[in-house]
Amino acid sequence: MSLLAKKRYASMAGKLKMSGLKSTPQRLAIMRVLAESKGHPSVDEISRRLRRLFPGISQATVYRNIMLIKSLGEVYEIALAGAGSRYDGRRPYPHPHIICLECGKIMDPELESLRDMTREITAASGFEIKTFRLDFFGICPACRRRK
Amino acid sequence: MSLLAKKRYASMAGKLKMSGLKSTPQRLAIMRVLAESKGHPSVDEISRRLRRLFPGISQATVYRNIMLIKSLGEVYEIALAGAGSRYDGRRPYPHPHIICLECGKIMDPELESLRDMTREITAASGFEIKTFRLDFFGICPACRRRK
DNA sequence: CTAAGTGCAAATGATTTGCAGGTAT
DNA sequence: ATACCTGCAAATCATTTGCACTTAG
Repeated sequence: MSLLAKKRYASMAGKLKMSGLKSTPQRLAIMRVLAESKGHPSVDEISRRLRRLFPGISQATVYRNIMLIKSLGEVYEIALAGAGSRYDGRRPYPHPHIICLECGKIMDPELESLRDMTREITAASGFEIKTFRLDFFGICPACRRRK
Repeated sequence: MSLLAKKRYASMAGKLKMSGLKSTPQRLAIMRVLAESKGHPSVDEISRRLRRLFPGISQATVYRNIMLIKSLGEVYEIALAGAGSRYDGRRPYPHPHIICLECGKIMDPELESLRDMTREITAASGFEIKTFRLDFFGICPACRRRK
């Protein structure tokens, strides 16, 4: 387990303890998978990994716990239209994505201009901005080459 | 019907004719509703309005036609997580939204900085950007006052 | 005439929930 | 001991699809 994964797992398990809820083996295993996953896994992918250690784990348990972990602020959910949601346990805060329309790969770009944009929108709308969702869709370099 | 609504409807009906597909009464009625709706109606809201004129219209027909109109590039779909999609027939191209977390209102802000951001992300990622999705979530002025 | 379109009902697929046992604290 | 959890299966909910029947062109 990488250092980052360890830190993320510790943060998740710590918040869980703080919350007074139970640290069941399944729950901790789900946290471990989220902390270790580098991509943006779906519930199905998460379940598949979990079944190595918990052959009988239920999708319902996975869903319930991801919801819980989300409410602890320890995973970020990328709700995709049509397809199921994807999860990011390494960056549990809102951040932009670029999604390849060919191969479905999701990447996390750095985006300086986001701060300015939030400022601009606050000024223009009078809203108190709480969070955002920003996804770009396009063709990734690998798929462009392939065509 | 406002001037804008007329123009939007004419554009939709025109593209339909061009496509060689049939101009059925239901299909034209769906276009009319989309062209006239000022907010961001759901399929349910659209169906409800349609039933005034077509008491027997099927949800399936509404879905199929909205999909078709979308493929003509004449509606923009706002796929909301959890809830059903909302549609915008007046601005049928991608544009940012601000969504109030209290009352659910959806607004369409102007956002100068979006162009810069697309440029920045193209440079940083090597992707060929086709489209985007940008939503801010917060509390609107009316709801802020109310608290 | 005949390809397209419609309404209906059944199918889908992701997610949620009710319930009858388990188990962490 | 007991409130919380789990697994299972059934229930949801938005959306899609199969089919027999219409209808626009």
